[in-house]
Amino acid sequence: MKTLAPAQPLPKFLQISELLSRQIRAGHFRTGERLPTEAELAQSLDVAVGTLRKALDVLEKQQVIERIQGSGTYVRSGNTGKSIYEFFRLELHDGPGMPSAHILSVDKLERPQDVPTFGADAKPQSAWRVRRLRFLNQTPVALEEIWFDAKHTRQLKASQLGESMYLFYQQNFQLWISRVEDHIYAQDVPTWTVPEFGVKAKKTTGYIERLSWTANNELAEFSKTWFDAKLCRYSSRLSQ
Amino acid sequence: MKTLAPAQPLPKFLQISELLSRQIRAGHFRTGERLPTEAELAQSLDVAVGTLRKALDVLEKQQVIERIQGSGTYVRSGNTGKSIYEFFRLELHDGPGMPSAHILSVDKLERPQDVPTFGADAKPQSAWRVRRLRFLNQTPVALEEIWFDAKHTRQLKASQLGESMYLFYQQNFQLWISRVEDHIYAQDVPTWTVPEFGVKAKKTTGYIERLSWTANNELAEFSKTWFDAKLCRYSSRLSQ
DNA sequence: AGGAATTTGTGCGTATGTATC
DNA sequence: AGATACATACGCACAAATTCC
Repeated sequence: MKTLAPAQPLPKFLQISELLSRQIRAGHFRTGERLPTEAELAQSLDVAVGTLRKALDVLEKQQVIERIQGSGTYVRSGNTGKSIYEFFRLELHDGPGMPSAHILSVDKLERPQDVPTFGADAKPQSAWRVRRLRFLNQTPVALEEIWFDAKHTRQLKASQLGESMYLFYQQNFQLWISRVEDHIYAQDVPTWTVPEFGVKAKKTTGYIERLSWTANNELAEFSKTWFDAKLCRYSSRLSQ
Repeated sequence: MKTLAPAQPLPKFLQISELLSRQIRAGHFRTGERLPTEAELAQSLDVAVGTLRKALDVLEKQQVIERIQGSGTYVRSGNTGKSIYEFFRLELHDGPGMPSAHILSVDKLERPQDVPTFGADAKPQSAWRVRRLRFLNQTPVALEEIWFDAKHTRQLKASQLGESMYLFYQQNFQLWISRVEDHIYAQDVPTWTVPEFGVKAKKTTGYIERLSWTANNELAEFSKTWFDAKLCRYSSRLSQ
């Protein structure tokens, strides 16, 4: 068993590339449109030009943008870049925002009946349950409960998880989520609240159940998300 | 017709990556071996660390090396990185060296009988002939005569050609040489010499005829190379 | 076990070159 | 020809991971 990577906030250049990626996918910048200049972007995002250029390098390699010397940086058509937040479909009402996460708890439990079986075997399984508070631009917008097969690791602590579960799976379990299926309902937060962040059950809560598969059609993750519909909404355009 | 890109010496970070690539392919660094540290490499190659890291970025993307934070930079097995000088098989007797080129002449001529036909049609063609003096580590080691179909461009001046013909083809003709066939003989330089560089016909001259194909099996280039066997040799290991 | 040294990763700022408009 | 914008290059500081003692 490979040792688990410790917690790591995303490096700034990846935060920037993800933010821009989400903004592009959300339509803030349209196909063919020229982005602000590197100097402007760097200043408005409060990073050095070199850091911004590293972020643009990522997007260029993902064929999300095209850079033309002397002219500008342009949005390419058919954006299918593999972003870490490719499947994160909550957005603020005034724009996509930048996702982040705060881990509330990590527990190994017997898989409850409402959590589907992972992989092929249908027998009872133990599974990891990770509860997180999700933010968009520092605003708490959702509560999340994530389940995945306990077979992947014997130990797991909150300190080992980073900002992105999908990135964590990739780096530690060598599995990459390539397809998800969402079911959205209206439902209150059932029992748990996070007073420290001013989060509690609200009548305006939306509820998402998600099944996440790997490329070989193995169900790798099951999650429930309760989001505050006053603050954000579910938008499928973010992962077209 | 797209306008031809002007001459451009290879950017320093590409020079470095090519040099290291050649050294690795030549066996100067073996599989699994750790390269000198970034600081050492940068100092010995007389570039800034940032520039060296950009070169290593290229090799890492080509899967030629693997970098492990805190440990070092290691040569990966099965090096098949697509290097600009992937098919440049001359090396100094004491190591691969870094290739460069000096253009002697550029002419559009009727294709001579000893130059094979390009593409499918067997009729007489006009073709570009580029003569170059080739260097390894600033030492003139070979004379080169390159022929390619004149259909690709109406005009061509020496100032538009850079250090690498293959890179030039790629950037201007959208064609990439993916396969070559070499025939090597012992033969004197026939008529032309370059006194300004102290190059002249020598009894020790080796002679190479090369056919270069694209991925769709179209003959794209024919070249003759006379090299000074006292200074360098032909080595197939450089492109395994 | 743990701390120091080593080595790569991230980030900043600046200067200069080169292509485009 | 001048202004704009991306590309290259340099150098530095600190963080994070590894290695070694």
